[in-house]
Amino acid sequence: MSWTDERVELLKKMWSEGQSASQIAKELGSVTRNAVIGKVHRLGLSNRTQPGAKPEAEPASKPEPKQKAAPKAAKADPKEAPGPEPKPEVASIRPSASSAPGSARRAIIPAGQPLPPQPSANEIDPEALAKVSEIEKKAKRLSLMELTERTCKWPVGDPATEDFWFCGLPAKSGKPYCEAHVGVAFQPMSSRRDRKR
DNA sequence: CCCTGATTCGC
DNA sequence: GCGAATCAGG
Repeated sequence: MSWTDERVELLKKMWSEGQSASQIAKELGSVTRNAVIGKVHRLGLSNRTQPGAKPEAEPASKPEPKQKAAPKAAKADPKEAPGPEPKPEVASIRPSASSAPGSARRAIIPAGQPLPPQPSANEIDPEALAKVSEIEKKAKRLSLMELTERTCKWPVGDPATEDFWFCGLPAKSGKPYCEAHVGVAFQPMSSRRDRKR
């Protein structure tokens, strides 16, 4: 398949959304992340390394036999919140139907019934919990289809809701979850029992 | 090892 | 123009 207008549009959209080249490639299908990156560059997207002029010119007298490595380009990171956390407000890992960037959040409370039976959060290591709520902010928010063998499959939100997604962060070794989620998913019996703190 | 984007260069 | 191979880095 080739770069049809539609495909290019999707590419632009996803790229501007901060999606990774590999994710875009998977979404498009029939292309590798390399293809995506190549296209991105050809389209002039990516880094803004030369707003107007580029005072970097090489006449033509010293080709410099070593033109392999890239000098490392500065990249803009749309996801980076430098602001200090006023209050982590660690609450629950379950009803994580929390902040949905720029979208009106529909507080869809499950009709009547509280929460489905789940591994009691009140017995989980507080630190692990904090880590989870922390990490969910950085989650990739993958859809079911985007999960791979090594992406965290920890579900967040209510499947019946629109804001439901999977963590998607890199999962560790054979496990189905990322570091943080493994922490709350696989609590050693020993630590559950008589923990003091 | 997993991943990311960047660059090169034959096609 | 395209993208695999390769590079550089996290």
